[in-house]
Amino acid sequence: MPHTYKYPRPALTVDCVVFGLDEIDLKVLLIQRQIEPFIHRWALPGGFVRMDESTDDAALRELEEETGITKVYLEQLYTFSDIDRDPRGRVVTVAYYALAKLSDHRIRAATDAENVAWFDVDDLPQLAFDHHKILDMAMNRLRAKVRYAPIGFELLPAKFTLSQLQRLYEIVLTAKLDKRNFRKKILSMGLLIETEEREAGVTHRAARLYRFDRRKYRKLAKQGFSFAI
Amino acid sequence: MPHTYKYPRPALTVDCVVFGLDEIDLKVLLIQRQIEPFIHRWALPGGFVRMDESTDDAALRELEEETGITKVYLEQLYTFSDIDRDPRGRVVTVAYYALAKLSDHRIRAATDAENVAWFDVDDLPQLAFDHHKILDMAMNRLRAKVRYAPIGFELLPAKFTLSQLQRLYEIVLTAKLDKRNFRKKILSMGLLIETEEREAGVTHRAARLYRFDRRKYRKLAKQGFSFAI
DNA sequence: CCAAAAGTGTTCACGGTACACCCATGC
DNA sequence: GCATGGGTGTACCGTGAACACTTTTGG
Repeated sequence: MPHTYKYPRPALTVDCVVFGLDEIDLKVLLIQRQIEPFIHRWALPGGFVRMDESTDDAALRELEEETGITKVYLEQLYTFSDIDRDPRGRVVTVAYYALAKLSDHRIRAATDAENVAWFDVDDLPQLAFDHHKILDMAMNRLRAKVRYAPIGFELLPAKFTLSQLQRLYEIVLTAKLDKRNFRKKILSMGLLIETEEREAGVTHRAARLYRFDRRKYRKLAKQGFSFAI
Repeated sequence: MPHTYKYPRPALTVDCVVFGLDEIDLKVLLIQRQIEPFIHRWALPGGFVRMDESTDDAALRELEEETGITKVYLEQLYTFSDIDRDPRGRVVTVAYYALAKLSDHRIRAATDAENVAWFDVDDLPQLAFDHHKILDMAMNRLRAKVRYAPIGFELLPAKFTLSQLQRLYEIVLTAKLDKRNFRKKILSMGLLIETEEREAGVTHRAARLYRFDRRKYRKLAKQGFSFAI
């Protein structure tokens, strides 16, 4: 079923940088390609945009198809359009980044990806296409945005300890934070709901669990409040 | 000269939100369409991306062709891909925003635009396509970014007075700023070079002219300094 | 000499930062 | 009882905010 146009058109794809957090470092989800070009190379999940879907929808669809991941925080990152970024010809890609709760997601390989895995962002394999450049920009965006928007919570389970939250910031910002000051600051925003629960299965004093108060954040944000770490 | 592909492809365009500043308000450059769809409606300058150019290049080319503007600060804004955003069919657009020095630019109408004009951002005509949405996002981006990056200078002549600079921030942020505090803050960054010149042609005491020290800013930025108003 | 904008210092409140010890729990 | 992280308070400093008058120049 060929499609013919008066003027040539670039192909349009989406690519997703999916971040996840474990106890010690920041991870990215990659798939191993089983088709040319770059066969067997690791790459960002992504694929062609269909005519009946927005690029947002395409990103969500590809994520689910290739990795099984659904319900993540997803945000458009940047559009990459260098004319030689794909050896197959002219392909423009709209890149997204996503924040996933690692615990939630049993990832799976699927369709045209022969393998899916989480990689430490500081220990990445060679990547296909210009995916290193995309990943780089995603890292910078995450690092910048985590400081002025409450997106870090998207990487944690719904209930978390203050130490987990602090560790998150330390990992993403690659900086050590003072425990007392961190707690003072984050609690003083009034955006954390103290639950009656404690963490389980630890060999020392169990920490209190908190939840992020989205509703309250939205209300405050409307009034000009701005989140900052 | 038809072009045939195995799968259908969206058309790809660029659109530019060009900001300019006069003494009293923030302006946007619009063109009046002389072709369908939305014939005679005002719209953002833009057009189709060619196969041998990146979207950045396309944006610069369209700006020059349609408005005569060259050498502006240009930055990618966002990619808009709603499936019904263009009545002609599936068209995805990569939007840019640009900051122009009003004084520099004798704008001109050209090729497929019958008219080009600057509009006060608070007094816009109806726009074609989803251009209101694009403009809205551009305004928000400008307002946010002007506070943490020295992009305001792109809207001023190379030499400017501190009052001009302050007026710029007051206009973009729609907020009144304290003169003494503003001067203290901006001068304390050490990024302004004091020239020996004064503004000319005023009916009162002439203000000193300053230049922005790009070189020094880049150096400081590398060392982690961050600009903030 | 008058109008118009340029230019200039000080005080105060608050938030950021630095810093060290006791507490609860599981083994 | 000991190891492990949980949890807490205070002092200091620097930055942001509020605020008003004198100076210069052209007409």
